[in-house]
Amino acid sequence: MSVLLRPSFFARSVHAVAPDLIGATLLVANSGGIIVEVEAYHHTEPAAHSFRGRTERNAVMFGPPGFAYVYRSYGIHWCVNFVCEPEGSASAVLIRALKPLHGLATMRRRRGLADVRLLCSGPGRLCEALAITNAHNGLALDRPPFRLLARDKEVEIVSGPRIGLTKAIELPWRYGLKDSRFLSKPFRGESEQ
DNA sequence: TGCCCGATTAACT
DNA sequence: GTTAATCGGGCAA
Repeated sequence: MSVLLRPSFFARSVHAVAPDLIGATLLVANSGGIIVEVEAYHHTEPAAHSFRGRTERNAVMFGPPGFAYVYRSYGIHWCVNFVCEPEGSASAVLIRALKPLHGLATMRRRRGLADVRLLCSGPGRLCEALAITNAHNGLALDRPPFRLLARDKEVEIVSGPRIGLTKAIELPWRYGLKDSRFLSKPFRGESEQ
């Protein structure tokens, strides 16, 4: 039995929300799966898009929690974040990998014959599989086409440094489902939640 | 205005 | 292991 995540779920510190998203189910229309990897970003830290203040691109991060912030990465890929904390704090959780469960045929077609293991294992891959684009930027996470279901059992969570950064690389703000085959990269060491 | 770099990925050697 | 694809933001001039 699955419980829909309410906006109040996101009205907390990004450091509480990020690990709580591991094991939750993300659906966009009829495609999606279980979240197995996320990263937390906070505006007080230089790797965050919001660190240098509000711009046209990151404006959603400065709004209320419970909305999607979608940005273009390297000019090529889309990446999706969930905005956290009270309005104006400018923090968000980057969704980095899913275990594909729903709409597999549709996601395979969008990704072009991808091996299920690579279908949603990375922030750009997952957005391509779920057809998330800038059209989803600023949409509420508790309304269609989004559907977010809380995890219904306990999970083992590991954490470690975030991926692909040159700034604030020491912060262990990447969270994952322990031993998942669908992580974008394995976690080293075994730091538990 | 122009230049450099990035919360990435796939296709190379 | 390296590199190209491609574009918004930050910063120097």
